[in-house]
Amino acid sequence: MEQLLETDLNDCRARLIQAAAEVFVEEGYRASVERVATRAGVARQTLYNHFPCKADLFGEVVRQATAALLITLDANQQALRERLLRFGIMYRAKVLSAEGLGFFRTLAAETVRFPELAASFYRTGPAQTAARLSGVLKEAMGKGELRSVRPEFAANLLLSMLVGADRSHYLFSGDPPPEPDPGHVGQIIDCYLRALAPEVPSFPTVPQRSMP
Amino acid sequence: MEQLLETDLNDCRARLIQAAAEVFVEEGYRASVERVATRAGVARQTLYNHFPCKADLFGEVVRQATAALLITLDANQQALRERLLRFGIMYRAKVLSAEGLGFFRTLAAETVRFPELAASFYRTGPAQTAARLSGVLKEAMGKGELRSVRPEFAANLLLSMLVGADRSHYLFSGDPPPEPDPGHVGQIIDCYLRALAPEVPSFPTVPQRSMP
DNA sequence: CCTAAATTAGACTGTACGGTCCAGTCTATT
DNA sequence: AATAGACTGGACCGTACAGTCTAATTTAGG
Repeated sequence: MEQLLETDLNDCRARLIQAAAEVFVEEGYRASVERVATRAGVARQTLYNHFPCKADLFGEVVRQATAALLITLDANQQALRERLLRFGIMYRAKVLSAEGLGFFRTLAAETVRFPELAASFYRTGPAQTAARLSGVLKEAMGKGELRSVRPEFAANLLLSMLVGADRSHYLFSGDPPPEPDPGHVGQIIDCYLRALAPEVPSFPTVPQRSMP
Repeated sequence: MEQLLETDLNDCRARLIQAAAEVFVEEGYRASVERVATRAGVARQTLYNHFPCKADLFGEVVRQATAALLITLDANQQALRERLLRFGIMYRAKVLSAEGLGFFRTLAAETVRFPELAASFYRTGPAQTAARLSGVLKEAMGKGELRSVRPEFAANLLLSMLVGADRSHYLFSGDPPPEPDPGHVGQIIDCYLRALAPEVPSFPTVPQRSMP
């Protein structure tokens, strides 16, 4: 009753990946191939026509999810606080969504079985995000908007502050994922900006071009 | 060759729990009962003499691990920074240890199968730690050592800053768990104290006893 | 309309596992 | 010596699942 028209030529390979993503995120890799096929509205054999084995299907799911996870840090037209705020809101929303949490759960559990897959996810997902953020922060340091510290440390710190303990909370407590709360993110960003405020805040913050 | 003397009357129930903890933390709940028994140096039937089923053994493991996870926030003789530093070092060490990460992985994966167990772990473990920390911070706010904000927010923030992104890093990247690094924790604590510095830092910070 | 490819249902294989059963051994207490 | 309790090893059962095979059916294209 759901997809009769919109599916049409919709390659059932795509349908399979979509279904697998849902099932794996909900139940973990232990979910049976049968369930995936059923969810995709397809016979089990058809699944094996498209993927050589369960593990490969899982790999495809992880690869697609990784790509979808990246967050754009939009152009630096805006003030730093604005920019970080926008980023923080999106980041928190993705990470603390039901899918974000489920994906985290599932992949974390399979780190032992698929170490290379997990590592590749980390490199092209979270590490990538951190790297981009590092760039932005480094720039801000150059302009004297932020204290000069190791940009990686600064990026790590912000990412930690944005989700850290809340992820554990929603992973374990059973509480439903939170509604996005821009005010809360704003509070965090303000704390962050104070934590990394330039050392001499009362003077006009001129970018120091001493010692080249 | 290992335990011949020291075991003696060592109830094999304890050995089983110990073995189960190791195996589950390494391989997740999917590890077979057989493996647990073997690791404990005991027949499978013996395991079932002590525990009615696998799930109950797992529950016992989680309960014991939860208790071992709690961190003491020692008495408030010391300066706030010192106190938070000591706490931070211990907290980071526990959470980012091989066992801490493995336990997190395993339990997170089983949230679906054992929701009540996960929730109870969260309440008596992390939530408990956060609550104690809240108390300490609230006190510090009373003394004017910290900006007055919701103590739960403040506790959350510190816990997040201490491990946040690093947990993901060591969960996924495959890098071995980090050596404890007090200097790094110190940097984090300093950031934290700046983030929550009282609003008027240049004046002698007398506890305001205005508006009762 | 016909053909070739894709899909389907279902039976089947092999394996892994949780849990039970049992017959026998070992140890300690009485 | 007798008894009771815990432990052992191994056989065994039922189930769930990944993956294969096959024969029938559908679908699309010329």
